Amino acid sequence: MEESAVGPQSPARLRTTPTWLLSQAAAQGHRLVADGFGALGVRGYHYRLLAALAEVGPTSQADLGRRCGIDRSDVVAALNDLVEKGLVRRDPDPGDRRRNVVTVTAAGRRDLRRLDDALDRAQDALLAPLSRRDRDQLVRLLSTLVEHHTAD
Amino acid sequence: MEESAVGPQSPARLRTTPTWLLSQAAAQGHRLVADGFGALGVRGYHYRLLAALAEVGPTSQADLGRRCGIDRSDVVAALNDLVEKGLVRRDPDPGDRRRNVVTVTAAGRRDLRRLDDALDRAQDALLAPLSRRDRDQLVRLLSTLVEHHTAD
DNA sequence: CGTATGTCAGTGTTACTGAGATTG
DNA sequence: CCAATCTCAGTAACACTGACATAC
Repeated sequence: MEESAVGPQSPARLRTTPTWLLSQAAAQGHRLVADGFGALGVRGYHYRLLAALAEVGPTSQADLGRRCGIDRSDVVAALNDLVEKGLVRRDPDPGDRRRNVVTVTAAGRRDLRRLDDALDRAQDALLAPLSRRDRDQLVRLLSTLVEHHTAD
Repeated sequence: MEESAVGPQSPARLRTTPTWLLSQAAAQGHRLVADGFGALGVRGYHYRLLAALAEVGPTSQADLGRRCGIDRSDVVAALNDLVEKGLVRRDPDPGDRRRNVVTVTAAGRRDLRRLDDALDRAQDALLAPLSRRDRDQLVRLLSTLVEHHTAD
């Protein structure tokens, strides 16, 4: 009557369901990334914003939200954290007084380098069971999906 | 000075980062599934539990949690909902008084069929941009990942 | 005694909704 | 007038933690 301790065996229905597999794989990725980011007290939203800012330079909050796939209201909260930690600056835009101009600070750039390292390690840990070719395949397939569904 | 309305262009760093792509694709999948499930007032946790129960028959809450990748405490809450809706029954296990035996009802089986249909439609919508071959590839790669990381 | 189970209360992250005030 | 921006308050889903009482 005792259950075998063979480990978790998900229902057959789910084992081949893409949305289920995606959510499980994404959850595992999130765990690994959070482990790497946790030491710096940073979440995924913070990293996305820092990475976008470092790449495109100072820009508005609305633009950041669009680039990072983060809702405007969530951008506000995440930027509050980053400003408080001195990783970005938020100044009113003189050319459009509705907007703020957000800028990465030197400290932000320094933390971003560390976060990039942590992120790289998380990718390796996640993709450990896949060959180089399979990793490229996976990125290609996921990119196709994401692009298709963000094409609005 | 106006930003181009070309649409969201994620940072280059993120566009090829598996964990980012996974989270975006999973989020899209979740939106599609939630749309299909919403009409029946059911969430992902509820479906997982119903599907596992219909497949393995009556079993304990702890076993359900392991099979579905849901924490014990969350199983309790989700089963409360299902019991209240009459989709499952929860009886004390006479053979092990620590346990409950959870059973799907006829209504639960009926709803599960509808949920399966909704789920199928969500998969098709999500995978629309991929060929049959690419879909199989994706499932294979994701399965490898998930299996590897649940092997504990 | 240690372990498994069910339950409860609480937290964190991501994602979303609706509203308001300001400015273009 | 309409549209965009920033902000705030609140919600939902998923995932996780710690604790407790009970039973094996």
